[in-house]
Amino acid sequence: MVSDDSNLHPEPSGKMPAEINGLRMTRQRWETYRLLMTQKDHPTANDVFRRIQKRLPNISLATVYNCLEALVKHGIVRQVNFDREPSRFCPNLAEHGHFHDESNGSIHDVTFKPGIDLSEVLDLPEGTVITDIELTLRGKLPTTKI
Amino acid sequence: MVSDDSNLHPEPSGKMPAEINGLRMTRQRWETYRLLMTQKDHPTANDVFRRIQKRLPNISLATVYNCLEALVKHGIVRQVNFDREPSRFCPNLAEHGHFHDESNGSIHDVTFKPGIDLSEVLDLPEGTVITDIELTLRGKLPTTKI
DNA sequence: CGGGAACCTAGAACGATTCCAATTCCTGGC
DNA sequence: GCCAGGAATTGGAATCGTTCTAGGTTCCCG
Repeated sequence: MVSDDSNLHPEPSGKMPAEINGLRMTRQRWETYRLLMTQKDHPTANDVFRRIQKRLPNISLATVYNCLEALVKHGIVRQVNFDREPSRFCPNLAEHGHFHDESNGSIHDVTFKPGIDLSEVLDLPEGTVITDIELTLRGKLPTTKI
Repeated sequence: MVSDDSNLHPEPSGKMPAEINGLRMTRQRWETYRLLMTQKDHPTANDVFRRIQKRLPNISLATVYNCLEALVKHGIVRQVNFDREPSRFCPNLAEHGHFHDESNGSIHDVTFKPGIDLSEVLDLPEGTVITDIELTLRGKLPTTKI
C-alpha cells in the first residue's frame, strides 16, 4: 500500500502522478514541483522561471507564480520570506528555520535540537493556537562550506 | 550622570535631544521616534506617515521612509516583516518575536520564557555567528483582548 | 463528441519602496 | 551674526516583485 508520504512526495524523476496532496497535477505544476525537489537552494519565483524554461520553453512567469501558489496552498512546498526580498520556495516541510549566511548570501535550513518544541519555550497565554512558525536567522557560518 | 539607556530612549514627551544613539535628531526624526514610542501597535511606514501629519503637515512619505531607515540603522527601533506585507516598525528592542493574530490582524510581542536562549535550542554548527533572529508566529490568541 | 470548468499565457496594473534632482536646513568657522 | 558646505527634506518619477485581467487552450465527465 502506498503511504501518505509517498503520495506527498512522489519521485520527481518518475512519471507525473494524477495529483499530489489533492492538487491535480499539470505539466507546469509537475515541472515546478520537480525543480524544487531537485534544486533545494531556495530559489525565487524568477529563479524557477528561468530554470524551468529548459523543459517548458513557453511557460509564463504568471504560471510559475500560479503553480508555486497552488503548491504552497496544498502544503506541498513552503514559501519563505527574508525581509522584503523576493519570496523563496522550499520543499522541506519539516519544522525548521532558515539561516541566511551574509558572507555569501546562501540560505540553509536550521532544525531544532532533538526534543525541543518551540512553542514550549515561548511566553504565550494559555489556549493560544499556533498555525505557523517562521524563524529566520542571519549571520555567518563558521567556515563557509564549499 | 546620564546612563546609556536614557540616552537611547529619551522621554518622548520631553524636549528633542541633539542626538539619540549617535543619530543627529531632526524635527522629522524626532516626531517619527515619538510616534513609535507612543503608539506601539507596529505601524507601517504609511501609518506613520498619516499619523505624523497632525504634527508635521508638510512631511513627505519619502522622509518618513528616510527617518525610519535612519532609526533602524542606529538601532533605535526595529523593522519587522510579515510575509510580503508592508514593513512594520517597533520600538521594543528586547529580544522578542511577533505573534500575528489572524482573527483580527493585530500583532503582539512574544517573549521567551525566562532562562531560554534561542540559539541554544537550535542545531547549528559550532562557531556560527548569529547577528539577528526573527521569529514570527501566526494563529489565534485565546480570547482576543479588548 | 460537446460543454463547462480549470489552466495557461502575455501583458497591464498594482503597491511598497527607492531613487533623483532641486530646495531647504544646520552647523562650524569667521 | 553670516556664509559655505554638507546633510536632510521634498515631490515626483522609477523600480521591482507580485497580482490581475482577458482571451485562448486543455481537461474532464457525461
